[in-house]
Amino acid sequence: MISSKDVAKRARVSQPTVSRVLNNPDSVKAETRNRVLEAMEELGYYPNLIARSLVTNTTRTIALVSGTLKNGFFAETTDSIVHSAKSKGYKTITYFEDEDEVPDFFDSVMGFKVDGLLLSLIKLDDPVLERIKKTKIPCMFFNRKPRHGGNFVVLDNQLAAKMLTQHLLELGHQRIAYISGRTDVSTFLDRKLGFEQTMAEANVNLIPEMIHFIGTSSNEVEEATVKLLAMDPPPTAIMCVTDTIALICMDIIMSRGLRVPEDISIAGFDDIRLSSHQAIQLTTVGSSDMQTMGEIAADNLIELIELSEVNAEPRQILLQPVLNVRKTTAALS
Amino acid sequence: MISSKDVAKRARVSQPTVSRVLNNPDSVKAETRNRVLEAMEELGYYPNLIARSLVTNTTRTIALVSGTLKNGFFAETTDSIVHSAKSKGYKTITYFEDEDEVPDFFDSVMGFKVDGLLLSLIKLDDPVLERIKKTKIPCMFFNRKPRHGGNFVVLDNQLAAKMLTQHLLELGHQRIAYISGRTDVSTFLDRKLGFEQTMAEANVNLIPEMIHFIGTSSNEVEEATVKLLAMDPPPTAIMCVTDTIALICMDIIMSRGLRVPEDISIAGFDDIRLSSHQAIQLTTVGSSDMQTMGEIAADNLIELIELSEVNAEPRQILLQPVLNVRKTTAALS
DNA sequence: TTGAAAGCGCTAACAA
DNA sequence: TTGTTAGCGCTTTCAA
Repeated sequence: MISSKDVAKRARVSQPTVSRVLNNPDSVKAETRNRVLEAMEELGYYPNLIARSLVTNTTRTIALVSGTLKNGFFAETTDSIVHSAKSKGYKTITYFEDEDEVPDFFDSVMGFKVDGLLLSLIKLDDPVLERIKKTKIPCMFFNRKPRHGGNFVVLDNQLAAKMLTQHLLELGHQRIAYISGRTDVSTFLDRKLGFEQTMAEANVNLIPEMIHFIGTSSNEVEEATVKLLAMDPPPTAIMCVTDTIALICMDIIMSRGLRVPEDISIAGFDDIRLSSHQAIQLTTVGSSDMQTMGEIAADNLIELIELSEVNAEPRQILLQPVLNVRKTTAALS
Repeated sequence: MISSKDVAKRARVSQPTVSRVLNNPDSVKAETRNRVLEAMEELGYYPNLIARSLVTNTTRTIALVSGTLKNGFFAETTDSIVHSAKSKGYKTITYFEDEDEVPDFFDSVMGFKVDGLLLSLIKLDDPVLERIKKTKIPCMFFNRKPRHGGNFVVLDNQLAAKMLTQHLLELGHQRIAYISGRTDVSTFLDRKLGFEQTMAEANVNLIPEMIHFIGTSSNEVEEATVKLLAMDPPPTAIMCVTDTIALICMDIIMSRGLRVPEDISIAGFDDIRLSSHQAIQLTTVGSSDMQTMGEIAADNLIELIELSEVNAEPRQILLQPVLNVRKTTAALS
């Protein structure tokens, strides 16, 4: 392997001078600098970032702990996060954990001395939160937030759920089913609160058998959907707590020969790109900034890293929801 | 930061003994070992992987250079790659480059001393290929391959294109349009060859204005589709070189009030998960192993890393295509 | 503007 | 079974 020592020898300078050319070129006389640069070129030298990190205690790397890419939402956020990070000179180490896996990114993250942590997959009272806090590594949550404190960017989920529920109520739906992930997660809890509150305000009774809090795997969604369809009478509308769930739900309904929205209305959350496809046209509530939630998260994290104000105000960003009424919801005839 | 020195002091042993407990526990007397483990626990010690890497010259990290996650295909492969790698104890650094960007992962990869390289985004005669070869870093290509040599896993693209073209011909289509990425990429070149050859064998003339080789951004796909629809007469079928392109194409066609497949048939390649959705039902040719292409790539790369047979046979894996006839293609009436 | 020397936290060789 | 010593390739003082 070519090291700075080799370059130094060839350029007839000391090894630290090579380092200076890299990190503080102005402190080296132009003539010397050119000789060093030439030597680097000739030898095909690449500075060893590992060695540099050991000294500087920074890696210019962030760790992204995201939900699975099977969920289009996380594909979109991951894409924008990796891009944003890269444009600011940071590499991204990615972990895509399944919901109910115990996330074991921690040791790896700790040992690797990443400069920052971008987390989606946390529960409201996740035990990992305490461990993270102890590390003092700058950390930003996106899409989900811890019960108390933290830096985060999330949709105003309670309001979003209100808007969507209101929409269904206005269409005349009363037998509204609800398929959600478990409410030990802020996103799902807040959406549930918004839903329940709006239903209560409208004096519409919830039908307990129509409310499902399940894992987000397609199997579990399928199971819940099948149960709903088997009810007599079945729901006239199903509110799904993410677009990805809504799509699975829709798939199953259609595969049984039922029509959306003629036989049953479907609505989702997040407004992922796919939802606006002509063949899908899913009614959903997202944010005009949803595409850029990842970007916001990454940008803020990197600011936190570089400012390193220990006692800075927590960054808590709430995105405004936007209701997109498309073709999977219809008035009750 | 807690270092092995601190642990050593607390456990009243020398620092290398701490290291031994980590790397070769059997070589340490049980009693001593326990004392060390206890000290680690009490201090909340995590070994510094950066320092370890500097010595061992391995990082247990692979770099994944993938196409954008906007393409569902890459979302699926990325998911399986990151999972496979993790299950074998490797971290993944991800780069999602856009097609026509000059990929600048190279410096970062070189400096970081990743143990292996998983590449999708390469052209047939990509100049980066030579640079990679020089580094001696184990490398595996997936989905695309270089013109000569290399380790790769790809679909048998030429055969896949034949099967799909044959399908359209059997339905009676003759005015078949073709939307493809540029053919400086093996995947697109091979699919083109299969298409052209099958058309020639069937004595069906290609209509040059119906053949588009463009970038894969949705803008360019839109532009090409619009041009096709404006033709008189328009094509009766459009073959798109990826499912992602087919979906964009379908979106535009439908947004103009045309019906798929009644007015125009659409077919794609890859069989991404979305294609089998009831609301989409895209006819496409993929592989039963397409979901696991990423897995195959990751597993083989890690074998290459760990065997480190310098002169091993190149691993060149061709996946068998499977035609999935769904509902976006129909017989010409 | 440059060089000499020290040290980041670890592993690896050797000696005891 | 354990300790001593050296060194991975850098950056960072401090002197010259």
